[in-house]
Amino acid sequence: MATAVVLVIFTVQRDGLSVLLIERAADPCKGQWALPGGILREGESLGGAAARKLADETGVSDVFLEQLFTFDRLGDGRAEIVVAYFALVDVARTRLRAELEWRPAWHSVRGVSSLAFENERIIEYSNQRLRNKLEYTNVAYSLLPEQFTLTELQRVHEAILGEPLDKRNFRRRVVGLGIVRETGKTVKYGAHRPAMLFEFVSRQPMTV
Amino acid sequence: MATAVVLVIFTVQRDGLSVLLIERAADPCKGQWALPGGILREGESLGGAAARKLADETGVSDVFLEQLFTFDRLGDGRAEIVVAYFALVDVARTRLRAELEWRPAWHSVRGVSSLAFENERIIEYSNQRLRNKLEYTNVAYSLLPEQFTLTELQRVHEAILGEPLDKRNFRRRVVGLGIVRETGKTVKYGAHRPAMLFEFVSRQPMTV
DNA sequence: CCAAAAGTGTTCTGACTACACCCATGC
DNA sequence: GCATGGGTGTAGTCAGAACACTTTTGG
Repeated sequence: MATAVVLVIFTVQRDGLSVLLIERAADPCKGQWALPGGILREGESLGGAAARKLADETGVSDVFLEQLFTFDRLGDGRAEIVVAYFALVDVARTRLRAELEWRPAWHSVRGVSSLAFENERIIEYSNQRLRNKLEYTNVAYSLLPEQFTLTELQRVHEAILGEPLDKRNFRRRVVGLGIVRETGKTVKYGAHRPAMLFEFVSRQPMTV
Repeated sequence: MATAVVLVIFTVQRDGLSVLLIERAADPCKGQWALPGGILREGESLGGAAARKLADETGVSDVFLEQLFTFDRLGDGRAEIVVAYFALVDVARTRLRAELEWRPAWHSVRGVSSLAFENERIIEYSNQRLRNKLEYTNVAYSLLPEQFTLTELQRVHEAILGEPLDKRNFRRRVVGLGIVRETGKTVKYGAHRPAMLFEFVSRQPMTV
């Protein structure tokens, strides 16, 4: 019996929130989809194991990664204690592993079901925490480049919340709460008026 | 190396929030105050271990008890993973253990310092979560009897938040949010006008 | 008659919602 | 000239904060 970590890795694709799942190559639950995870190595910290596993699966580090909850006995038989983490990554910067017996793949969050080990509940809980933190923190920082337009940020929020937002109210909130600020620079995308670039006030996870 | 639980057990005494600490009888940190905790037994669940430890220390069960956070390597040398829980108990119903080498005692939350194993940080975090949950849930249910007056509930809130509250605003909030409701009965305490008795809408932990 | 606690309403402010039009650009 | 997306202001509603007096009762 050992301790394990399990990861809920979210990304935003074509305006939809997706989560990374792997197809289990081994029993139990062989062939079913499940959240990626792994056993804690000797001398490794929890956060370290989560970050290592995240880098293994997606190739990224330095993104939003936070402890979610600790479960017992939903492991794969090898783990007694499972510490769940959730992360947000920019899909454009990830490189999924392409092993034959391990196929990781993005799955839309709406529509996951019949996963191994009650993993739906973990995803649902994680999604709720994400939605909550979106309202008052900078969690989205790891989904966007250094600078971005407000519209880009709004698309990300809409994808995560699953509902359209009002442009003016959105701007007031994220600027008013001090989540983002204007950079003074503008950018032009194709046939449009130049748009103001914004940046996150901090690219570190906010401590509430 | 094993998994352990550690407990932040709060109570309210004379209008102050207190936490239960034990004086360590064994190295490391012998003689220092620390949060009570224990090693997970074979086949025991996390929540089960927390509830057992809580009953060991205070004699109570069926109170608010919730998982807080999971730490690594702040154990006492025997534990690698430490899952922290926090609880709220009615001091009037507790019976502390009175062992020579183990003296548990209530300590006012304002004024704890130099505890073993960074335990202050756990207490601080726990206190913050408690204050947050107080605003929109029924966490206080395990500090009060079945029925109580609004003033009694308000005293509890004030003790936990550490600041006085307005009577009228307080009533509007707890009634308006559906945390408590009138029972229709009244009670008289000494030389006072009879007071309406209230009860919690539910005495189970609210799931947000 | 005095001390102690219970009960009750109104006003102000700040946050959030809903909502519609004009502007700059590239084609 | 038109399609695309960027940018902006106002009115309404609701929750929370501040605030003072009257009532009942026991001693």
